[in-house]
Amino acid sequence: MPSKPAAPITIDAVYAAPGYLFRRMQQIAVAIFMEECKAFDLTPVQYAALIAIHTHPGIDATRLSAVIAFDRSTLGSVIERLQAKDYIERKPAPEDKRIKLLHLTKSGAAILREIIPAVERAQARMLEPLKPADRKALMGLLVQLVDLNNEASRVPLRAEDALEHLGKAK
Amino acid sequence: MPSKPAAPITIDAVYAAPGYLFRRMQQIAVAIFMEECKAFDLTPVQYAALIAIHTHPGIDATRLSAVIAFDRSTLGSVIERLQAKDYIERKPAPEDKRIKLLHLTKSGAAILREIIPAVERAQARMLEPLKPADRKALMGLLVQLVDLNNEASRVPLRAEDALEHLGKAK
DNA sequence: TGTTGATTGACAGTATACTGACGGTCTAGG
DNA sequence: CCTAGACCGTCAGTATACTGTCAATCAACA
Repeated sequence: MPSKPAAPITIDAVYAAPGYLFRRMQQIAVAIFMEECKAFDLTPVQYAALIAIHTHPGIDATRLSAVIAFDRSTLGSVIERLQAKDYIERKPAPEDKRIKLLHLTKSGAAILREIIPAVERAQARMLEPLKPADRKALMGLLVQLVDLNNEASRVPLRAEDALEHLGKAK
Repeated sequence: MPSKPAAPITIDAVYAAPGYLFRRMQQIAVAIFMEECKAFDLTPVQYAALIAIHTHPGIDATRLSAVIAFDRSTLGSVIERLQAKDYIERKPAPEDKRIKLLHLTKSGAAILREIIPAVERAQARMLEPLKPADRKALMGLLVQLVDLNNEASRVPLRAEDALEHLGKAK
């Protein structure tokens, strides 16, 4: 069987490509998030970091990067900015001089409570154009795909890593 | 009817949020693209720009940004890098001194032909973990969603803008 | 115990992205 | 014809991301 003839090289092929659609959808998602949350001066990434620190108080930067699938290099500056806004604090760990433990400040916990409704509005708006059944279908497929492709990215998600820092305390 | 009680604030809510999944999927898509195309020293964005210029020779930067839904500010440096690699050239338009027209060079056309198979492998790999029927379903939903949310991003896609630069020549 | 190897946070360098602004240029209305 | 507004490319500033490297530190094994 002869293989299919090479498709003509045009921009239309790009419009239908998964990679293009993922990039485009991410642009849109960030734009909607920023619009709904513009009163709070928090980016999506900073929000995720705050939530993760709230869920795992005393986590260190490397484990945090695994828990939200961030690049460790990038996370450094994210943490700096959150610290500059007085939403988190870093304390050196007594038993390991390399590590700095992350905790929310009172301001951080407060901003988190306040921003939640805006974030939920944003998340809802991203899917709003679809019919409810389609929203579920899309989310289901995406969860699968992200999970099955986890190892393909530089920073695979390792949600269970967050528990390690508690391991010794137990 | 009382509204649902506020969900506890944890990182698990983030894992299921559309915005998080889109960001994660984009990370994965870029990683796969770069891996398949590492022999070519082209990023996904640069590839899309090359394809668009190939499809619309003599397009200017502003219209190019509309055609691939890029930010105009960002596009400047992308064009510079493509020019530095000798894949495109910029020529001032005779009838409008503001505009610089973009064309592929021979190297640019050549690299485009060569990279296509790698790009197609990358696009296929992104969806590979899903069953074929699910791939179709996901792409269908994504195309819809991106289209319906087009105006939500700073740079909506305006594919038809590309035709304008031909309008006067006709 | 002493050194190798791994880990942690930090940094430099490159590439997208978005906001906002600016001078040069064109165009349409008065 | 001439000026107000639109448009073009560009730039400065901020924020993600990834690659690769480094010194300090820790852990584990010989």
